[in-house]
Amino acid sequence: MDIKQEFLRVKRRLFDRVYGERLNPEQCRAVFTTEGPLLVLAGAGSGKTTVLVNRISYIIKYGDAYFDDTLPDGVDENTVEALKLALDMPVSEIEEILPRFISRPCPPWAVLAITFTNKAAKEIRDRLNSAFGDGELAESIWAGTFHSVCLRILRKHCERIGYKQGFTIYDTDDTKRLLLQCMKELMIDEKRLNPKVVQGEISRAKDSLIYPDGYEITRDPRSKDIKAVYGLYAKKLRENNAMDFDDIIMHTVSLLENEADVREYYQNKFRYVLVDEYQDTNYAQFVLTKLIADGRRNIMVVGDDDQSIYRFRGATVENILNFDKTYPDATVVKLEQNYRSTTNILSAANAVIGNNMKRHRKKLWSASGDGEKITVKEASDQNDEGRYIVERIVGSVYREGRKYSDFAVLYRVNALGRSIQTAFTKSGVPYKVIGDMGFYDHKEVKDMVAYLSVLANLDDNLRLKRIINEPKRKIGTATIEAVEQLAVMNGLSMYSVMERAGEFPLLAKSAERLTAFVRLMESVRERAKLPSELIEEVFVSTGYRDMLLEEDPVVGEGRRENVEELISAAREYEDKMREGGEEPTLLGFLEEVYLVSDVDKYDENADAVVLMTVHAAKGLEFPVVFIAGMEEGIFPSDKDGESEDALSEERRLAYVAITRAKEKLYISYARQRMMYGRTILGRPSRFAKDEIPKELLSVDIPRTVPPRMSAYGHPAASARSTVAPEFSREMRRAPSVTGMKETRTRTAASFGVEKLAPGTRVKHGIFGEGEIISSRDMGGDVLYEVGFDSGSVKKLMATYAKLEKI
DNA sequence: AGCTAAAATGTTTTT
DNA sequence: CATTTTAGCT
Repeated sequence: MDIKQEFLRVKRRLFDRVYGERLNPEQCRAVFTTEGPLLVLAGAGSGKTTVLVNRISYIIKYGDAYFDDTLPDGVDENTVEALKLALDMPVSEIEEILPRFISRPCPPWAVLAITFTNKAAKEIRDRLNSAFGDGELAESIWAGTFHSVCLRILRKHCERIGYKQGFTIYDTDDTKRLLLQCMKELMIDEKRLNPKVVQGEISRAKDSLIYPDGYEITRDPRSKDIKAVYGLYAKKLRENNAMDFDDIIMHTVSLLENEADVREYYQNKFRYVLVDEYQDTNYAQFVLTKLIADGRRNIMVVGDDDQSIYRFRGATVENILNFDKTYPDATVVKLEQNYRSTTNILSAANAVIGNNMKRHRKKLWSASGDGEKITVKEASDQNDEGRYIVERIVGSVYREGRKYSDFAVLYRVNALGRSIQTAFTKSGVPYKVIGDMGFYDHKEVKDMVAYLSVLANLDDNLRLKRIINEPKRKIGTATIEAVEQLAVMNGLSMYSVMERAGEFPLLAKSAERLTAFVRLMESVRERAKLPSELIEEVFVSTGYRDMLLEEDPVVGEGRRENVEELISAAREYEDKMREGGEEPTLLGFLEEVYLVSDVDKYDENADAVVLMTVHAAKGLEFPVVFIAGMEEGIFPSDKDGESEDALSEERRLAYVAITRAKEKLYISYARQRMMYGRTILGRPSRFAKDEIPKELLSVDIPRTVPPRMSAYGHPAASARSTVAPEFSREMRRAPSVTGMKETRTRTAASFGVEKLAPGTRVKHGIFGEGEIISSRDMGGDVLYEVGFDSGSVKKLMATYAKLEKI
């Protein structure tokens, strides 16, 4: 008997048993193939994260053991016999034995996992944490977004590329301000050249690693100006010791390209590189991962070309489509079994995406049953749509015992979220909106952050200008301009000019006020160290708080609360760092502010319906999903032209939206919609109307009388025409059982709601206790007017509000 | 300098 | 429509 062959055979069978218990054969292959380039085409819901986590923990525990075909020292016949016995043992025992025969585990710090969101990175760390029961181990893995990983590298080596420690990150808003400044300086009329175009062009250039010098002047006369702006903008960023989002990637690439020792250090350090959501990487990110992984060539990328939805941000699907050309020796694994959705939902998704050309052919399948049909709802307008969604959710919570957190409402554009929010607010159903205006967008929060930025980076002229006269310190535009000019002339930062204001005759009149500001900043710095203390100190000693309280007491109070929230966010950050055994720093906190998005903070445990864009929903899943605003022109959007590429991207977006649903999917559209102050007529989206097979759909009967005019301007046969004319006659006769029943039985009585008389004391989940002022029957429901003890009076629908008699 | 009131302007999607 | 920018006034 050949001991070596026998050992290898038994070893693999043992691994197959351990991992086969929780993974399918393809997933196992993705886990075990650690050496060399690996492309994992992971369809929606195919257990991608599970594979990533298992692969990392496999690597840390066993290195490349599965495909390692050497015989470890000390393995003899007895060992092989012992291992054979282990084959029949429970998996947990095999897992205990296995490491003893494995010679090459991999230290966790040698693993780099790049994810798309901080949330995904955190999930990986958490799951590794519970797998190993060792927080430190999970922490020493580098897991994060492209931006956070790059930032970590840049903080260490930024001097090499001409940046000072403590450099600032500029968000889109800062970028815009700075660009406008550049254009003004170059005397480029923003009427003639839209700053947004410039911003987009520069961003795309950076995504493609094109520097100002290399920016090509084309026949387009604007390109000359854009190049000039780009050059000045880049110069100003450096002067301010600041980077925009794109710089974070671009500068890391140039660091690694130009500094051989740094490059080699990381190439050596990272034995295994894993990249999630590879279909959404841009050229710069492609180069970056290639650079880092070129040392060991152990690069694994996971993605789904059908879910590439960030073209507008420079993502190129080609990265994933051509992976096997970049790495000809790449192993390709396809994950096509979906563990998330019912067959009906998957069939719809497959049908829609099937209309796209240019993709890796694959077909998702699911072992779960057909499930419910997809419900399509034609609403008369956006309010009707909102009410419908709320009503369905409430009904489902009552009848099926679902939790609010089981539901998600997705839409193409944030603007659509407003009308839906209104419906939720009226009903009292708890909900959470992800994205749109985050609280970091509030002026007072931005101001506080600007103060912190200046404290961390005195070269940051942009942010300095933001706060120099906020609150008012009698430093006017004339003075600021003078300081700015002196700074340019003397090669100094504005801050240092202000520090020495007395030396400049030009500033004679304002010198006292300028140095007072500098003294103020210095005193803040002396008195506080931690981010939370710094904010508190800034808030009080700059007089910002008093300013807020002096203005509108209601508005001011809200703003003060926002600042308080920022302070507690800082405290949270500090606690988190201390827990991880790290030192909380101002820079660290600022990074968090800029890089941690709203979705990252989404908490699936809070019992609330979640509202967000389809983009934000990527990577998430929900038992019940509503896709709202499924209208031509909105979804698919016509904002980016009607080109095939644009439409394909919209279709992928629809695919992402559909595949978020596990059990039940609703699609709704409004016949007319108020947007930007005018009413527009809508037609159902082709994705719903033409591309999803009819047999998967059930069309819902409108709950309200449709408006006199149909979408096409024909008089609708109002009362009788209860079904969208766009859907086939045959379907009208046979609406799904659920569709019929739910609509018909939706009365107050069926929800077990009794009509409460005025004067009754009631309790509400959110508003607290109060007294019923009036009650009125409304379409099988009861509308109450309730005066709450807090002093507010609300109008509430009985079925929605869940009032409790007390 | 700083306020108010009128006018303009814009809304994909995001790290 | 809603917010932001600007002009004009004090």
